[in-house]
Amino acid sequence: MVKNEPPTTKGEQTRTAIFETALELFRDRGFDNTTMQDIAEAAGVAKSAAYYYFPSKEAIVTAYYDAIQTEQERMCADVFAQTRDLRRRLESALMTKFDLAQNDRKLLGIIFRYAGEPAHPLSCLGEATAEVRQRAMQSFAEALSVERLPRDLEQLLPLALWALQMGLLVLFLYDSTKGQQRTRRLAAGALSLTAKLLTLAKLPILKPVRTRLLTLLREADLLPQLN
Amino acid sequence: MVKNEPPTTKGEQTRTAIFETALELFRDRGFDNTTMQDIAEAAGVAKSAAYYYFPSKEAIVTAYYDAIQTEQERMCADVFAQTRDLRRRLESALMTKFDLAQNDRKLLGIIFRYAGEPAHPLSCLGEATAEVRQRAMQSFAEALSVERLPRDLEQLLPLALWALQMGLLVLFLYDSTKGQQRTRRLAAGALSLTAKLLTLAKLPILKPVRTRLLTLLREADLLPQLN
DNA sequence: GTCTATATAGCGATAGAC
DNA sequence: GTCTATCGCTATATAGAC
Repeated sequence: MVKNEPPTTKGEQTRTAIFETALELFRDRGFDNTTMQDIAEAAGVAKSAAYYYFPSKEAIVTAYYDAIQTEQERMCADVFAQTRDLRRRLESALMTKFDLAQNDRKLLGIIFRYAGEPAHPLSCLGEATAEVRQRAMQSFAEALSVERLPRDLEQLLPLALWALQMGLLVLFLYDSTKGQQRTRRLAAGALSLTAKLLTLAKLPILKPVRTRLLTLLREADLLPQLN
Repeated sequence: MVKNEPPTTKGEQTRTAIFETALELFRDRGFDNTTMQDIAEAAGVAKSAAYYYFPSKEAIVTAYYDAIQTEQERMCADVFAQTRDLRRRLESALMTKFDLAQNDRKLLGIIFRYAGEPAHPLSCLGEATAEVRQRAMQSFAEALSVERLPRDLEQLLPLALWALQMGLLVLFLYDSTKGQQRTRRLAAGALSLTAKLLTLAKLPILKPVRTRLLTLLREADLLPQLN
């Protein structure tokens, strides 16, 4: 199988054109004020061509979120290669996404539209988006890989940090402070607290709490079962 | 001002008719498969009458969520009057909503549609829905009122429990176990853990963590400022 | 596989009746 | 304040061209 074909087929080019054009229009006049017709016209294709590549307007935003995740992975890889400092690695995995989405906060909110509808293909928590979720958790796992952790925490932390990231992302969208400093400070503080809790988790008094938490999450199928 | 007018004006009656009819249709054939036209027809009014009372289909679901919150407050009031047992009071404030929404999980997911859009009037986290959020937190505050708590925890806990409830509500929607037992067990376990943490929070080693957490949340404007 | 032309159905706005 | 009749616009499904 030849890998070095021309990197972009005709279809890829059209898809990219529609994608880029759509983002421009969304930024320019907002998501709701842009129609598929507008996008198709601006991209020089028929409306149905746009629907051929993206089943809905929302799907374009989901694709954009995927692109951000991919870009973040690239940036994290750089950081991970440069430093074994846990804090800097975690910051990179947690917060780079905010830098990337800084100017597209309105747009990004769209990915939550179907969050409450498990069966919807664009649900940011559904089956169809499991892969991008896995990748985000994988970033946290890699950030943590410099630390020698007990197996249970090794399983728990990527999930917990991913959940933290999603929660912070929502706050980020609602944060009207300059540069979303409020959310950024909260994220930094949350990481400090996490580090502190990790050291405390070793204390004998806290061991039962930790065990109970893990058992609870396992029973709720939020963590992989034991064996 | 006379309070004992006929309890329902003509408008109220029409509104209720539209509301009830809409819920029936949603349950029967799903939210997306029901049009405003369908609702209006079934309720015996013109489509624009439906739009007069509810600016959109989603607004009907938001009204339904409000109704659930109101009903929960009624049920909590009963429990609060009956018992001073903290655990039972908290369970009531946390989980009654699940009982009420048990058969309308698909429907309830709709309230999250605009969660990522701060300016949207139907955003479940936005300005326009602040009142129902306050009421939910108030339920937790009342449940806790049997306990003598330090001021900082008294501020923190209603918010934390509300956030827990929202998170569990999402899990509830995704939970395909019978009677959503998985989520219910998780909720019960989370309450146990909370109780455990409350006793541990008094330990001297944990005091700084607690203070840092509270400062962090205050700085992020998620809790009322000090004085 | 890539894309177009056409058709349908629903949303939601408007003007205005009562 | 309550409600109706009507209309334009948009999403998106479908058949089929290349």
